[in-house]
Amino acid sequence: MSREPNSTRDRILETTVRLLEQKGGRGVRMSDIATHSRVSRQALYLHFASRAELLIAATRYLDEQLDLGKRLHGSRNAASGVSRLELFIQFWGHYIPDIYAIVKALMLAEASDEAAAAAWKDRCNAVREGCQAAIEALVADGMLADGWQPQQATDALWTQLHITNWENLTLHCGWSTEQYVERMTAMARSCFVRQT
Amino acid sequence: MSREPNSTRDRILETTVRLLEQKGGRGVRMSDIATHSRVSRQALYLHFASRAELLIAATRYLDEQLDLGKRLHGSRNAASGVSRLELFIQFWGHYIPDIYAIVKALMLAEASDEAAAAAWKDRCNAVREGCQAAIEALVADGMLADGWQPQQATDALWTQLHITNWENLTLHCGWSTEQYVERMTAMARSCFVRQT
DNA sequence: GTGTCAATTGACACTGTGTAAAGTTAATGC
DNA sequence: GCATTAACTTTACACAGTGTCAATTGACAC
Repeated sequence: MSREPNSTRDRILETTVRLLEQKGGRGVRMSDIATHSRVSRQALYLHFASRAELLIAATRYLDEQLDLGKRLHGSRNAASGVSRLELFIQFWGHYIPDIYAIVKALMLAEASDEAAAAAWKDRCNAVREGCQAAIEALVADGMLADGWQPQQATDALWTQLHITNWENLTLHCGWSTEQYVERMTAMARSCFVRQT
Repeated sequence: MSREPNSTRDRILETTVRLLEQKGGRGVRMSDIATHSRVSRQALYLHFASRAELLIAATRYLDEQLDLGKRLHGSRNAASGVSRLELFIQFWGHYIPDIYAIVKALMLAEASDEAAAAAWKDRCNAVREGCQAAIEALVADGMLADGWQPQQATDALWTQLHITNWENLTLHCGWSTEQYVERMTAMARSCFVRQT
């Protein structure tokens, strides 16, 4: 899995992630990344076409480091629709804190950068697929609450789990990760699971 | 209420709002606003200290134009906690589309601008107060669902009603304003109102 | 007239991204 | 030993968009 920072490229990616985490995803310039990677600013452009490309590569790099696939395993193999929903929220609630800084940088870049916007949209759509799978597992069990079409329930769950909401609840309102997971799970159950 | 654009200042504000609405809150430069106000770019700085100041003034201007206070009247005078919650969501769901573009510009400016960030935070806190009042009206009726403290319920409702969620559900998922209001109301009821 | 207020004109500073060109260093091949 | 190549450095510059500064104009007031 190429864990050692064998190449300059990897060193840059590592520095990028570290710097973004230190600064909460804000105000990290190309020149900062270059300096801390002990490389000239221009060298960055030998490895990445633009700031957006670098950010995108950094998110991928981090996903690998954090073993995204493995972390998703639990929810994918859930025994019931309800537990799939719960396990997905649990996975996600614990994953966000690890990726927040770098993803925040991507969100901020979205404002001014075409490529970053596309990458960000992509990432969001990946989360949407997780939500869709969870809702469809509910449907399969006949446990989707009345009044919801699968698609609209997916829209709603996906929106609820959006990173900006996590940001608001934890960073602004002071919820802990555990509280976030617990309360989001409770809300999702209230909204989407048929009450027996 | 000084409805006529008596001054250059008002003309600038009007142009700002119009331009932002046309462009969805994105990519409107000071020079664009100046040109369309038929004024020099530098004249803008005679009336507003910075881009952020101009955006902030524009949101206030728009709130006045839209008679924010009057629109809030219904929910403030609701007969019960549940209806207060419902009327607040209804008000908000119909208000967002009118302010979205300009508020989006403020959100985007937040990324790079200290003053815009503060103004944006302020605005969000105003919405929070509305949410808090609705939750407290529920509490007063003994109708807040089990498992919630008023403060955490306020956090959750406030987050749910955040503009980025409206953006996601309407602009990306294609929900209509009516659908947004109806479904958000249903979700809020599921989550926060004690089931009888 | 004189003062002053609103606005204009043109020039310029600053920040950060991205580009371009020429030079250095070290490893590889023959 | 020598040429080639790749990775990287240094220096310089272009470009956008915001914000600043100074000198000027026109209109109105007293």
